[in-house]
Amino acid sequence: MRLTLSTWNINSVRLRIDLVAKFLKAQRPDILCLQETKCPDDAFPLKRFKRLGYEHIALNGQKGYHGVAVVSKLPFVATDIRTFCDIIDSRHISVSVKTDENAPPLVLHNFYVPAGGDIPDPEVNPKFRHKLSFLDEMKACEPLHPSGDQRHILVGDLNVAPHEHDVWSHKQLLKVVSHTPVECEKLLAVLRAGNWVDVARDRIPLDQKVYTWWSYRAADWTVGDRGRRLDHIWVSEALKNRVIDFKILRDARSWERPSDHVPVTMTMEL
DNA sequence: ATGGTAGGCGACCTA
Repeated sequence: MRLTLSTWNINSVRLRIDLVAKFLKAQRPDILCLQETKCPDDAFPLKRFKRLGYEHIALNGQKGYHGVAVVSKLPFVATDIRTFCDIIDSRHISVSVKTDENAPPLVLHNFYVPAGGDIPDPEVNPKFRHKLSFLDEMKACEPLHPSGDQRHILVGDLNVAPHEHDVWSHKQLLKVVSHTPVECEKLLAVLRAGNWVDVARDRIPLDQKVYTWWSYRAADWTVGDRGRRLDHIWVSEALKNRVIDFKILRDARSWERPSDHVPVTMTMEL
């Protein structure tokens, strides 16, 4: 079977529900992972998703900030929520999806890693300290260490652009939170600890620029193309050779009242 | 070198 999966930091699912509908109608992914839904679970626009054919929905939302969700055409056989750094703040949800009778379910983790504030010094900035601790906990988290034959996927807004060409200017962003050496190294340590494959970088050479986010703080986001690759799709070794397509929907940054992040989509032949 | 925008919520917080 063919399975298409998207991840998108939507920056308020209620405000942008029409953009989500537009995306789902055009791309029809089987599963969409959202971050920054900014929506308590009892206010999530369930009916709209169900009408669009996404009847299976797993939520971890809270009032005002953060929030993750998975909406799916395929049913879940399990869902789970983990907390990190002893803070209950809606940054993770995982679901298991049955794809066929004979194989064990696919396990999918959806993350919203702390952005980390402005000052890249854990001593003076508690938000950056939180981000680094969060990444350390992800590295040590046993469920994020799939064994060789397990079919696991990790997606989300990881808020780190780890490689030189994951940002518009490596040199100018070395002291900017999202691309400092300490957090890049910690994110790559999470990747290595779980033996994950970074799908974007498995398919696009390291010397090519790749972005999924462009700041709102520019009159015109296209000027100078000052983007960063903050949104990621990782797969376990068992799925690496199943990936048949990978796309970043850059156009979505030009839609009316856009999110500052664009959808990232992977297709697999299972 | 600096400040720029956006969203939620109800006075500033987060990104």
